[in-house]
Amino acid sequence: MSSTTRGRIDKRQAILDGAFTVFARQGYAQAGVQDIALEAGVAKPTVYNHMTDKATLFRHAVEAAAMTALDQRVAALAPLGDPGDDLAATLEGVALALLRLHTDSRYCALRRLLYSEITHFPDILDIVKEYGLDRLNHALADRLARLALAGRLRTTDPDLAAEQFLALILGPLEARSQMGTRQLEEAELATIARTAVETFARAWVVS
Amino acid sequence: MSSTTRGRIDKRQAILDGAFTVFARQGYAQAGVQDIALEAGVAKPTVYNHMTDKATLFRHAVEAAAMTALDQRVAALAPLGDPGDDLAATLEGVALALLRLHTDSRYCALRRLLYSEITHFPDILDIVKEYGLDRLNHALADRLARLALAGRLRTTDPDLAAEQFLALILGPLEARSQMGTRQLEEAELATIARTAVETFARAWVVS
Amino acid sequence: MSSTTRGRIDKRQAILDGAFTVFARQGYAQAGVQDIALEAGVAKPTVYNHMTDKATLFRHAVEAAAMTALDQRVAALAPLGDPGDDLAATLEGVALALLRLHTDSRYCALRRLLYSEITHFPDILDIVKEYGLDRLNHALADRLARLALAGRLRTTDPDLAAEQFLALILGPLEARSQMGTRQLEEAELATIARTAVETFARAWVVS
Amino acid sequence: MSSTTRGRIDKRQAILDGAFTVFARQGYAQAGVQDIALEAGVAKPTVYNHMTDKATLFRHAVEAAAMTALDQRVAALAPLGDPGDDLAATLEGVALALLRLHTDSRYCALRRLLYSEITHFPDILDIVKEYGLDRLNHALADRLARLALAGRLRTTDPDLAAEQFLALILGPLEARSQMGTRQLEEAELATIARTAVETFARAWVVS
DNA sequence: TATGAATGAGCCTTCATTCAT
DNA sequence: TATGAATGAAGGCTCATTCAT
Repeated sequence: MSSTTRGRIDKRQAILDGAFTVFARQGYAQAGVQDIALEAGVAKPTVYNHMTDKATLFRHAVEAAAMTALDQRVAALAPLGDPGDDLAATLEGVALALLRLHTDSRYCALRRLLYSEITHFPDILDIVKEYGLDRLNHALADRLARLALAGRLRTTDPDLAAEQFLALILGPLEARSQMGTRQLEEAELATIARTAVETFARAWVVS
Repeated sequence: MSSTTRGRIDKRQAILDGAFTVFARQGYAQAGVQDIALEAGVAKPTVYNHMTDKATLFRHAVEAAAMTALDQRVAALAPLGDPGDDLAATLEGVALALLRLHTDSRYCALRRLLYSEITHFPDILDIVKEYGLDRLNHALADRLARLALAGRLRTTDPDLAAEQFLALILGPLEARSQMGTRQLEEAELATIARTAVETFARAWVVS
Repeated sequence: MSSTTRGRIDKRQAILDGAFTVFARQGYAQAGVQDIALEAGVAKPTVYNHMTDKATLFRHAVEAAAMTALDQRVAALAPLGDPGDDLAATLEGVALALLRLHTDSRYCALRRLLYSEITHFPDILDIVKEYGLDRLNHALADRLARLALAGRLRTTDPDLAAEQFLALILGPLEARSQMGTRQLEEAELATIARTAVETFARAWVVS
Repeated sequence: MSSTTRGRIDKRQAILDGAFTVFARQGYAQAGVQDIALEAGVAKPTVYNHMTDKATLFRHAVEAAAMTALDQRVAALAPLGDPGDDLAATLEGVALALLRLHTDSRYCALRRLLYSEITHFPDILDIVKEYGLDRLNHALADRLARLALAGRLRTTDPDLAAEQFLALILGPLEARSQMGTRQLEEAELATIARTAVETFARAWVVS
């Protein structure tokens, strides 16, 4: 890979990163391409050399962010592959990991962007379907299905179980963090995780 | 109250309504004051005669919408004041009512607006605190506390119970409605309500 | 007519005039709407309040200029309505008047504009047909036809006669004025008029 | 001449040709150097390696086009060197040849370009003086002078005669072709030639 | 030499806001 | 009070031109 190619790729990445940063900070309409260029350390036309449009730039930036966000969250489910004896504790650990990821400011910004622009960018729905909560739900349901086969969970409906697990941790998070504006303390996150797993366990875990 | 005053008030209301409609449709930045004036059936300067700013207009429009939204949702909790014998059924009814309210397109638009502009309008936080989920949580917790006193629920923590109740119905709603873009069928809402109450009951209802 | 209406009309006229001036000086593409606004003594958005587009502005400005240009030139034909005894002298007078009009710098600019932009603004052709040389030819042919009926000209083809009359005065003008860049002295104009009429007379005038 | 030199010259010619093509199609300002490079089959910086400027490129392209245009038109005068018995017929032939050259689309485009940019490129005047109508007039006047010496034309003023000859053929052409936008049929060109020569003959030819 | 990539400057257009009536 | 008209400021996008290879 020649150094020029590297440079070009680097610049493209810098533009995408800068774009997300600025979009996250200012919203789509309020963000200026000028600002993005500045943030990325390039000149304005360079942005247009890589992306045809402000809209296209937005889509790509958001897609990239959504991708990495999904990857991280799916990775956080790993412990469920080898739960050990204390299933509740494992669930709590996973819940806490997810909570931490969901309080990341970049992720909060991503959610805000998706919410605000989903009406103007219909094709953002594709991104949501591809890298959104649904996908995490699926991955989690897979893990839970295995646990059900292993006799550790009620066997009925892993998709529903996953949905409720996520709802029980993310719902309170949303409410308490004031739509992502307040940073929650680690202790509070732990409380959310614990109470969520408690309720989840009563409904789904085989004791 | 003289007729001119009446007319003035009517006009103010028309402006606020039109503003919310347009903001909901286009977002804060993309909405033009011109559009709002058109929607309200007045001339542009008239808008400025009533509201100093586009920002102020936004705040007032959003606040009004949030107020009525909260009122409706609190009203939906009424059946819990007289639950009858089948508590689960009552909870399910309330859940369903809340789900219906939360699929209303104006309410979805309100949420979108709050999400997108919360970073630019710090004082929107006040609106959220005053008329947001917290308030509904409180109201619901009050009801649950009474049920706990009446021995129908575990007595520990009504706030937590309310939080989880709401999480169990709104979380899945969010996920399945694709951030409010898809309209869910009544049957699916009923399913969400039933499964949510089932899990909630296992954790909190005294059988 | 209220003073405000007057003011609006004045401003519109000022914009059209300014637009033509600037377009004439710089050409369509090189002319900035900014410059036009400055020339008209208004702010840039005011221009857009009156004309939707830079292109529309151009069309209207050009059309107005073409209209007045045609009016002036047709008016210059008036003496042919009452030629008197010395027809050649009358023709020379008309020729000279037309030559003077055609050396007007605004008219030269108009021709330049029409030439340069006719490929980009296909509907400019309509303006040319409506207010261009054809029209002058027609009007002149009418006059010549009457003279023919009166036995002062050969009767064959007034349209052709008009065409050649105009060609004999405008052709040399074009050539000698270096495409309108050089201002010709009155004496030279007179020479052109005289020689043109001489040749024209040999072919068409009944001696 | 080495092959690389050949290639270089070829490339230069390709650039000049492409430039004229694009300038003719889009006008000076609307033509992009990018477009020109594309048309010439080279990369954009290559254009700058051969020509310092867009302006310089324009001047050279226009000059080349004007040169070949003048050559063709002067060549069309050749029959006047040996007019034969029927001078009128010879004149008509020359007139027709000139008319055909003047309806060529590249030549029309050249005229359009000269007209539009003559105000912005003062040195284009030099091109006009060097290769423009004046030169054709001169060449034609030379031929006519010889004919005058030979007693076939009135002897007074060959320059004027040439001027009127050209005016009588080019003026009607301009008018009828709607500034070069309409293609005239061969028959109409012949009519123009015939009527022009008729009138010219009455004034200048010794019968 | 020829080119892919980058840039500084500029332009058309829009919008929130204010005057004058 | 309500409105037609005007404006200052800003933003998206393009282009001629130049590096660096």
